[in-house]
Amino acid sequence: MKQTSSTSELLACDHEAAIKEIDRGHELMTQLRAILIPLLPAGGGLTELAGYLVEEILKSSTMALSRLRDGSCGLSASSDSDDDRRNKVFDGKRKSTDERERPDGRRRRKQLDSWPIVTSVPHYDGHQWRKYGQKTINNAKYPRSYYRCTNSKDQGCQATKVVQQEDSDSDPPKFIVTYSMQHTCKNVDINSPFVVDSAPSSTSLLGSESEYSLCHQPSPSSIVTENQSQGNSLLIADELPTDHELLSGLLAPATPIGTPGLVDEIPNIFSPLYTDWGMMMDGVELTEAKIYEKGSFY
DNA sequence: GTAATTTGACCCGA
DNA sequence: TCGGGTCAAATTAC
Repeated sequence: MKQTSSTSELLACDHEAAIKEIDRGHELMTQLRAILIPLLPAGGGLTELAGYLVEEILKSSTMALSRLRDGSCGLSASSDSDDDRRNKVFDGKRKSTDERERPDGRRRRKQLDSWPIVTSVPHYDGHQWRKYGQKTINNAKYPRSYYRCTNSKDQGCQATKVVQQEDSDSDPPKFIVTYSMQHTCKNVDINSPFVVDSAPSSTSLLGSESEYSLCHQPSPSSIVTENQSQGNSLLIADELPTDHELLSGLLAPATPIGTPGLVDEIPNIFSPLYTDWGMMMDGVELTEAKIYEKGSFY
């Protein structure tokens, strides 16, 4: 039988198909979560359970995708874990500067403990981020933006993320978000609202960009915007779409969305159970629609 | 005045 | 040597 000769091809094909399917499932689950969570009663155990289950599903799919893309599912010649690979790099002749003191006090390059995800909503991740740099990348159509947790100073949280829009002009645009280091900061107000920050194009020489993010706010008065200096509009929780609007997809991009007062209806999904919410909070088609109208992403 | 963003410079690592 | 990650002064917004 000729099946032996094509076995590897079939496996590779299945591998790609599996990635696609999991990816799609992940996107659908994020959208389902956005619809489901606001519908549940605030503060109820059911809400927490639902949120937990959704997050676990998303975490599983993220892990599965990561492993499939790494080739660590068995198809790859290497079966090293992420940590194994990191150790190979940093135990080599070149020692990571993470392990050395720097006399000038500059922050050392981080390469440990990072995990990439692909998402259409790079800032919708439940954490507050402050942009600290932007670079044009060789052979990349779009600049790369660097963010660190806003609690990096006061709480010493070392979480960072790098957002790079994919070159392909897909609709919606896809972003590779590489998170580094786990959040060690504490968000104390677990009943705080969603805050989605929308930002139109800047006049950067690097090209126009806009940003938005879903933030977990210590208090409504401490909203952090990614592009505050550009005088951007802010989408806060009470501007989030209703479930009907989410489902119908009829929201006009330039039209104010949602119903006032939704903040109070947002359930407590940011309890300590959800401290890892950051990398999980992906897309909501509705907010994307609004952003697209304002200009290019990122 | 304070806080966030921008952006050129600096530095590390491949 | 060069690409990419981070710093920090300048700028901007509130």
